[in-house]
Amino acid sequence: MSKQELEVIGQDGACCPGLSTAPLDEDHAAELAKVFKALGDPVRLRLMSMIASRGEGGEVCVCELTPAFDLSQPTISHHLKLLRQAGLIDCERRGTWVYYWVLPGVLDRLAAFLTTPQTAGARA
Amino acid sequence: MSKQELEVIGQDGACCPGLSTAPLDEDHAAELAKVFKALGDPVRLRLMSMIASRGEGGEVCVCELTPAFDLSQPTISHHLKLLRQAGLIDCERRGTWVYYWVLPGVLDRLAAFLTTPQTAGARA
DNA sequence: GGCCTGTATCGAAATGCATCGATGCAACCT
DNA sequence: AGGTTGCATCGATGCATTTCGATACAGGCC
Repeated sequence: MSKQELEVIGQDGACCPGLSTAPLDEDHAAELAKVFKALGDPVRLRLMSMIASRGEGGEVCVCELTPAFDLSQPTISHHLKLLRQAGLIDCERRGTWVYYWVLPGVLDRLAAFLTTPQTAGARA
Repeated sequence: MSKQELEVIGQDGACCPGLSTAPLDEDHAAELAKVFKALGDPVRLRLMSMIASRGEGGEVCVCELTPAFDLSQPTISHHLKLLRQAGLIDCERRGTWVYYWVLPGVLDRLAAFLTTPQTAGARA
């Protein structure tokens, strides 16, 4: 139930050059697009938000996530799977329940990738 | 050919609470998902990167973008339209050619939205 | 005006995705 | 063991998206 994610947004500081640094090559674009695509659905974005709100090291039980939506249980499970395959979250079964958490650092790395080189400073 | 974008990722500093701050409500999630969905395609991500690499105030002519891909001209035009509808870029026709640029601040606002509250520092 | 070039729009075809009910599997309880 | 509950997987269905060729539109040029 673990270790199924990609590792797109490099662990090490300087994997990806940044969106605005230089034109992305096809491979990087394909990998990163998977991550953004995973976030490109309202349900998954809310799931991410619910999980991420618990902070670093925080977890959420699926039994808390599912009833928050007007969707069937299989559908929520499916969205969680996509988030996991995108390398954004991971999960563990503990007894009866399954807990999800945000993989540490992913969101900050994604943010760094989007940030403009000389952030927010000079304008044209 | 302008003014067709959403304005999701608030102009003003504190529109969106941040993904990890509190669970997103349905409306915010829906709006933000559109932006991420726009970035969730390899072609659009490369287009964004090619345009964003020009820096703030920089522009790119469509005539430079289209031949960089193995896709038909209508397809590239379509992807540019989606990026524009997501509020990420805008364009202007000048004479024969059409130029695209990244709307100022969007990428940094998106990054801020993703960034974890006490970035990378304290733990729970 | 008529022609050429650059870009957008218009269907149409193919593929992908969100969603569901049914089912399977894991763990607890009695 | 048998029953119950929580979650994942499967298969089907309807809708959205990607892509194309054909066409329309805008602007420059002769």
